[in-house]
Amino acid sequence: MTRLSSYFLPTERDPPADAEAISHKLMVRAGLIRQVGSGLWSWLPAGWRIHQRVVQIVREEMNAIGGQELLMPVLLPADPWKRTGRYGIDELFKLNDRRGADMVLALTHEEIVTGHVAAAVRSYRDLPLILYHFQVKERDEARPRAGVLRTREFIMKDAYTFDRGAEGLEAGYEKHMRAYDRMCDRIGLEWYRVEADVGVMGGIGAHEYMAPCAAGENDVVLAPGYAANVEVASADAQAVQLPGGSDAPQSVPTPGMTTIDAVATELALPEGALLKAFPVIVDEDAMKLVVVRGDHRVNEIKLRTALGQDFRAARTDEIEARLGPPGFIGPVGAEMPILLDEGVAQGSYVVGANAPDAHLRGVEPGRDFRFEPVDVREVVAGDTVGGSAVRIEPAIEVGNIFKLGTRYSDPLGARYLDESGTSQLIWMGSYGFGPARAAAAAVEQYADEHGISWPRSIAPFDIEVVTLGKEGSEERTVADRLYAELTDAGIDTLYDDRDEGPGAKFADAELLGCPLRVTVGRRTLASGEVEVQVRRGRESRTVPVEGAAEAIAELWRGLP
RNA sequence: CGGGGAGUGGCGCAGUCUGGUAGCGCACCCGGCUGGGGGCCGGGCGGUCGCAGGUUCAAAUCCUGUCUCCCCGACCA
Repeated sequence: MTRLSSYFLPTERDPPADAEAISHKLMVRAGLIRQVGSGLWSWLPAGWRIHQRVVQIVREEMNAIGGQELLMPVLLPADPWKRTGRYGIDELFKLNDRRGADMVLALTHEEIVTGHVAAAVRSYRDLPLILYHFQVKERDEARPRAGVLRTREFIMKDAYTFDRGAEGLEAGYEKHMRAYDRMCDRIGLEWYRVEADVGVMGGIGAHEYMAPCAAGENDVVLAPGYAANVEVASADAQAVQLPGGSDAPQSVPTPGMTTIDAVATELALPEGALLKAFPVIVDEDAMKLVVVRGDHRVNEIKLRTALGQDFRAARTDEIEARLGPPGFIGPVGAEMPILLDEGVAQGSYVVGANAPDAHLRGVEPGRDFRFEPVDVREVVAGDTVGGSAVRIEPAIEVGNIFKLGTRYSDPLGARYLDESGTSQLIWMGSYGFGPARAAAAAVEQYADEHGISWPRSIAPFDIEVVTLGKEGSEERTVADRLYAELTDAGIDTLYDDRDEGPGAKFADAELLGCPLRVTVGRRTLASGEVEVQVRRGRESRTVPVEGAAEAIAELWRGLP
């Protein structure tokens, strides 16, 4: 029984003053969530129903691939985190219990689940395993933002696979990929599965599930048959008009011109006819020179992957000591490894001369400097993949799947005995999904100027019945009966029985965004009908009062 | 972490520059009208002006400190 007159659904006419994202504004206005602190949110009853519906879909798909649901604590002893090297992570909340023991709040549960498996699994016969739970995650985010899109505390479904080796992991990974495809479809999101960065913690493969929308924090690169996070995306660069070559580099004066723009303008060349040099330091003090086309940008994540290690940008004093004045540096004559981005085609370029106020023109990679080819530039819209131009759009990461390998089983000693009696490391994968983000993404993707428009599968209620009559009126009687019949038919129905004007009721119904709104009012009742509005598109029709519940339920079943 | 902004009733805001009885709209409560797109009239309730200290006869307003929140960027195993 959900009657709006006694339901805790505090709707607001105005969004919070400082809200920017659509989902932030609408979820607050619709009475789904309320803020407690920075990155801390309560889910009010209607909002929690949405969250629970997403959770149930995810649970069903996890169970369908043989996942076994369990529950692990949020408050954890610090020791396993010290063993895996994650105790130093800035986002990790650290605390002490009354005896002074180091404790942490879980960011995820690799350490704990691996500990359980390490303690219990002995034989290859005990594997594979898929374990998962829905549990609160705590992360001391540098900058929470946009309602429930990025919070410090949130519920995540995290699953872990335990296998005998790489092949088993591959199989578990494939299962999750199919399960994730299905759950995203069932939730009703527009989504992409994209190739993802594996991060510095190591890993051997990862995908992210991305829901495109304006409030997204990630950029995805898309072309027919291709989807990747811009952090790892590769594409063919757009061609640039290069000047004719020459036998040898020639110095040209460029006084005070320390930017690509200034030099290109001075020489009347496109920025892409220049090469940009980016000196980096690895292993404390070894300098390498990364070179990309003048109109391209170095993507630091791709560069880290290409280097196979962490790096930092060189300081000014290091650049001056080993190359030349910043703004005039280049690869010619540089006594250090040179990494040349593949976006630089054969041809003749302008580079810094490693001397004050001068550049060199007519420089040809290979002839005038030796290099190692790398792919480190950030893809931009219009680059091509397989001949098709890519587009780049913002997206929310709602899930990720990750091949961990032995990253955790090794430090935590999760081993088994194989058929030959040899001790082997267990191979692991981890698989996250954020129901709150999925809900927010759905809001972002389907909202219109009137409010939210939920996909049928995760709406807080299937149908909202609005009666325009006062207590004791015929409208009220018919609506009461319809409400009961819909509920009996298994439809989750919200009944707006408040003594409000029609405008307020319609506005609130469209703000909340249930897929169907049924209006029982004098106007249609006169001809023995009630009005049914499909929220998405806001088209209305009427159905006879006689048999209305079944007709409405049928209409509902056909909605997206 | 760098930059910018904001804390005044449940929500949205004015008042601060130039110190002098804390206001407006919405919401809420009471009465009445209205009844298909946030309707109308009348009457009400509700605020230690984020917190602490200081200046002053007097502080939302000036000064110092502090806390919190938001936005942009960096970061986000």
